[in-house]
Amino acid sequence: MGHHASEPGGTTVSSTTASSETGSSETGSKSERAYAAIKEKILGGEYTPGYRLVLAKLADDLGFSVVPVREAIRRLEAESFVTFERNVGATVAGIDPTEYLYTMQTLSIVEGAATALSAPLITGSDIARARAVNAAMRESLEHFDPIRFTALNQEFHSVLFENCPNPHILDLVHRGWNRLQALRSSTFAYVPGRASESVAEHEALLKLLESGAKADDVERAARAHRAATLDAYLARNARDQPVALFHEHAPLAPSH
Amino acid sequence: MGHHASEPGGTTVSSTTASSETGSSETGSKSERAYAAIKEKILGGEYTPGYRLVLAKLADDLGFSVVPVREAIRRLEAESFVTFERNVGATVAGIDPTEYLYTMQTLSIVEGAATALSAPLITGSDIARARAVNAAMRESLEHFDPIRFTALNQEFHSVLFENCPNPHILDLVHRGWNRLQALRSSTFAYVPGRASESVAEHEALLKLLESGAKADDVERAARAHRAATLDAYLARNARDQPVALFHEHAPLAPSH
DNA sequence: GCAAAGTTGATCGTATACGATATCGTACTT
DNA sequence: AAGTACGATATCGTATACGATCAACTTTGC
Repeated sequence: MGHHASEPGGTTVSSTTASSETGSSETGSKSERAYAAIKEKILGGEYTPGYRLVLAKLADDLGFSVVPVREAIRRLEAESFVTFERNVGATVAGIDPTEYLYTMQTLSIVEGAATALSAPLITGSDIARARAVNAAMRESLEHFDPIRFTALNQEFHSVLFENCPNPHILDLVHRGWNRLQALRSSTFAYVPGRASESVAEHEALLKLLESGAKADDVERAARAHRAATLDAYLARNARDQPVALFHEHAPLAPSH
Repeated sequence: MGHHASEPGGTTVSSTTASSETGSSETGSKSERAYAAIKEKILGGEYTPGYRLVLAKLADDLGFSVVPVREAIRRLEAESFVTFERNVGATVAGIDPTEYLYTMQTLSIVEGAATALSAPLITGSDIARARAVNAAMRESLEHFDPIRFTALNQEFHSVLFENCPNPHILDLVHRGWNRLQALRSSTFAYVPGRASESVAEHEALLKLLESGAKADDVERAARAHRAATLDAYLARNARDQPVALFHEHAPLAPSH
């Protein structure tokens, strides 16, 4: 599936149109292509966190001058894919493990909201599609492939929130997923035990949607679902993590 | 008060540190200064929505070349302060009235969450400060000055959400407020009747916080507070607005 | 032998220059 | 008279060039 690439030419809203291709083809300005290319390499794991992005080298590899590359870096910076230090340069971000926590928590909130807003617009065929994806996930539990499972997981959730009528919120959700993708810990490889629970919760979510549940309840459920994954991660890596920062993981989760 | 200027040198997270100065002084690179200067003029209303931002002219006014200005524009674009079209140029964003709706709705969600997460960390003196600000708001109801009232309003809410331990969420809140500030409809001038209600709700919010309410309830209240402002706006300008897009304004508002 | 200052190399920041593209006005055609 | 084609102008996009800054290394003085 596409990467939900952020498009610069977007309308008034910050974009992230689902313009599919982050492909390096010959679309748009060099500035854009540089952006797409670098981003792809980050998401693809070719540039791992901490990797030093030298303007001249990037420009050289891509075959054009540094100016477009600089602009690309600026954008990546604004989307926090890279860190930038004056007169020093850019490095791939996402080293910090707490990043994962922050991102997941943020995503739990915005995705919950997006799903709730999207709910009334979800059609029967959407549900069917989601259910099919979830079935594929269930199957893949046998010969567990974390990468594939994670990809399917994203596809499943996309169906649920993609109808969100508020483009801002949708954009935030896309950014969140993007960020996770670059964070390698996002993989279910890090919380294997969570996979089957996840599938079960997905079905519950679908039932909830089919029943025409109130937006309120949908939001709670969606948020809780993600918060549960976060909790699973925390339980597994429970050590010196600054968990203390989080007095409540999901303030709106079923509060029992 | 500061503008919550976005700092580029920010850590892994997308920044928007409260680095005070959006000042045009001689801080940082020209790229930064250009960013700050242009942003200030947009927020200050000097560049109104639709205004065409010509690179050469901006560079000329600022006294340096177009390259840093281009980068500044890129950043402003990423934060959706300006729209950009290839080979055409940049214009100040925010013309679309639905933008206001989207922004307010998004803010209701992220600010609600931020306030809830912030709640356990709010000290007695914070509350006192917020109450003082609210008192000032109450007074200013007499000789109603929408600008001042709006500024105080922001200050009030800042106290409540600024302790949010998740920098991502905090950043989203800042962006939301920033965006509103550039949207001129953000002023209470557009919903004068709402002002006194707002003050009352503020006091209720403070009482809730003092009582050590559950995060869940705090989030509801904060979100509902903002949603109410949005509703007031909609009620006032209820016409051909695409209100239909919003099947629920605030899915998590007190549902009884 | 160690610390502080000087030096070198790599990389970034900005300016200038030129080619590419879109928009607008004008002239020509039907 | 209306529409289309063409050309001029404004503006953007990218390349190249050079000065500025930081980091690491070497040298010098104690």
